Amino acid sequence: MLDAAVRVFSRRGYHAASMDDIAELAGISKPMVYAYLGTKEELFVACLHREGTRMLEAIAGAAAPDLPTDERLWRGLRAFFGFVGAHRDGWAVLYRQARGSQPFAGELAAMRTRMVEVVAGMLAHALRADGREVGETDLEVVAYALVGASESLADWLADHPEADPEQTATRMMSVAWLGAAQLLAGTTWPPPQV
Amino acid sequence: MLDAAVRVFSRRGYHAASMDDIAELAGISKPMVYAYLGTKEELFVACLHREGTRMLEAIAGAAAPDLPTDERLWRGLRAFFGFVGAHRDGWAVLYRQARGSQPFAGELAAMRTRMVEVVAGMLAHALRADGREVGETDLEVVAYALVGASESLADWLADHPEADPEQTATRMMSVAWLGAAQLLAGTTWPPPQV
DNA sequence: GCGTAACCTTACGCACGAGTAGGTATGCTC
DNA sequence: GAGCATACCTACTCGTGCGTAAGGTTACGC
Repeated sequence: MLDAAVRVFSRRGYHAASMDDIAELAGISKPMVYAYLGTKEELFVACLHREGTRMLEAIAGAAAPDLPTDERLWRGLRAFFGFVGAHRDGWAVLYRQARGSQPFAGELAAMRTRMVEVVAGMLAHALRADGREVGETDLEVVAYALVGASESLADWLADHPEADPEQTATRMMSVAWLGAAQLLAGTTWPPPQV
Repeated sequence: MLDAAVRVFSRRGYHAASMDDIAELAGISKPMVYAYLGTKEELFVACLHREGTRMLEAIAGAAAPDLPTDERLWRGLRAFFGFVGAHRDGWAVLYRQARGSQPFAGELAAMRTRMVEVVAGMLAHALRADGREVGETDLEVVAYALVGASESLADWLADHPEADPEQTATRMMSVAWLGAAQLLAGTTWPPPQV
């Protein structure tokens, strides 16, 4: 039921998607959509929530907190790209539509913030284990960069159906963990399972 | 004249912005907007073009092709974040509004592709100078990651008026060039001018 | 002083889409 | 089999906002 809404929203965008379109694709009539799911805005928020929750759970389930940092990063990335590869429509709704649309910016921003916090917390944990300290803002900004890079690659993945999510995760891990200089120097990041 | 349109589009979003709003802020009446700039869609594309051209020129002007790779990256990043810091409205229009809106996805995608190509070309050049070869897709994907990370930090910068573009560029350079592992190990990237 | 032309405004037509009122069929109770 | 409820659809109202047609104002030529 929500699946039809996600499909339509992902293809046409929030504003261009009409409730008639959604009702038609779902195989029911418009008043039914209103009866079951409320207004258009509530419907979109419901889509956002479902897809967002699924994604966060997929990632959180994969990256257990007691693993070493690089392993957590790798598993989180793999889960993330795996999700995007398997739910391209959901990703498009979550990321491409909700941006900028004022009513939903908050919803998305909150989710994004949670992801950034998780990444920042991971880095902070690794640093403290090492006995070092670093500015909170620095950590936050680095986490933003990592999340942004992942989102960008997710977009790339969504537009390239032939691409392999696993390999995309490997590439992201390489650039995030090693940095461009190391990559240019020939160092490669060894994935746990080749 | 276009400035008013950029302001309104950046604050209210493409769909929510009415031509009446734009005309009012510009201090003229609606038919004049149509006389000078055509339909709403053409107007938005015009905004997109102007801001996009300005940004690309700012970056291209800063990162001369004959510099070493790390210096080009650094100067390009500095120009990019400087632009975003100085034209936050323009950035919001370019990036936050155009995403997802089908009619303009092409315009933005083309610009983004150009930036990715520039970064990929830069990396390829450095690799060839080193006598090494690497898959074209790999380069493209790494470039996507770097561009995405920069965009994410640009968003962060746009939302934090107190933040310093220069310092943001430094942070981006650190994570892109050194990678998270190096950062955690305590290595820092030395900016040319402290 | 009067026509005229450039320029601008007010006020409207029109389409589109969100949300709803009223009507119809199907199954359940007595 | 009559009465009722549930589930659903067709057809409508209403607001909103793009794009434009008709009318006013100022400056200049004659």
